[in-house]
Amino acid sequence: MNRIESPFTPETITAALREEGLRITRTRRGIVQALFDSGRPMTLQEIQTAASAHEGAQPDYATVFRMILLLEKLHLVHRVNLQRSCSYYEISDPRKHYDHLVCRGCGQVVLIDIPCPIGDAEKKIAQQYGFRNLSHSLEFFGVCGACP
Amino acid sequence: MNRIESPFTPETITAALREEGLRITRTRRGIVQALFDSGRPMTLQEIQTAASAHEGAQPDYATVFRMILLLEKLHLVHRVNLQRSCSYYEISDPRKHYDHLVCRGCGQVVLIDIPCPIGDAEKKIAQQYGFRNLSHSLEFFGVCGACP
DNA sequence: GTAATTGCAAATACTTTGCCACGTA
DNA sequence: TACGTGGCAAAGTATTTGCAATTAC
Repeated sequence: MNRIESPFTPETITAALREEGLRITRTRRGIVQALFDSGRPMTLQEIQTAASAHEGAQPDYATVFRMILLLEKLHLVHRVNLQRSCSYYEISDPRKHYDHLVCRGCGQVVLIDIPCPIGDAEKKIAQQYGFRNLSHSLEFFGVCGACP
Repeated sequence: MNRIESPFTPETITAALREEGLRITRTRRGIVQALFDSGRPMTLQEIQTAASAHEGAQPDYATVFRMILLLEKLHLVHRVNLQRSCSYYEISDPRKHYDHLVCRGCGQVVLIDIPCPIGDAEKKIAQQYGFRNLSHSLEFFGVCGACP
């Protein structure tokens, strides 16, 4: 291997957009920056609020919605299932793996950074059920040390 | 061990309701039967429609909603995350484990019956992050043999 | 200048609640 | 009979779309 691993930054996103012939706007930079800053799954509302911190005016909710849709399509953002009433989104480095641990008490979300326990189970399942291109969504729920 | 494993049937549900001092109605029987018949996660609408096949008149959507809420509270039904715009529910035998495989093409949902690959990862995570009472939600997504 | 992007507002979809009539125990 | 349950209708919340004004390139 030994290839150079370029870091995954806001610039990675803007570069990807440019490659698609899309435009880089003040609003889009704000949204992307908000996602990187937080480092945890966010609702569209949270993204909207946080984006304004960077680029002045708060973007419209519909704009955030469409931007996230776009980033999802490009696999630069993915949805996280937190079993809540609305969707959460998070930056998605295609080379990384994202599993979460959620506290049922305070709601805090921790990104788990141990090696994913699914790895080859995925291969077995693909074989056994005749599926291909497998991916998965894995979330743990529990009660954190600070909660009763 | 060697204890007798009673089967998990519609009667298991009605018995549980009775124990809670709740009433067994024609509508409730229809809903429970619909869940057992389908054997896969269903939307509230699907449950509503299917329930009418058993007990004549189609129950009200709100009634289905409240019944599912009730069964969820009693841990006899659980929600499944299929990454769609509405919730799916499925019968939940407390002694069984439910992981799913979803086709990104046709949407079919397969219940995976291999031993759950998470088992002790859960214990490690609990220890490492100081969480307790861990549970998890695991769904696989892929393309089935019949889809392009 | 041209076409992509944005904000605004309205439409849609799904979920949830209130209330009174009804049916089970 | 008494109280849990069901149907109806409306409210609540999140998501999605249409369109004209704006802005990046």
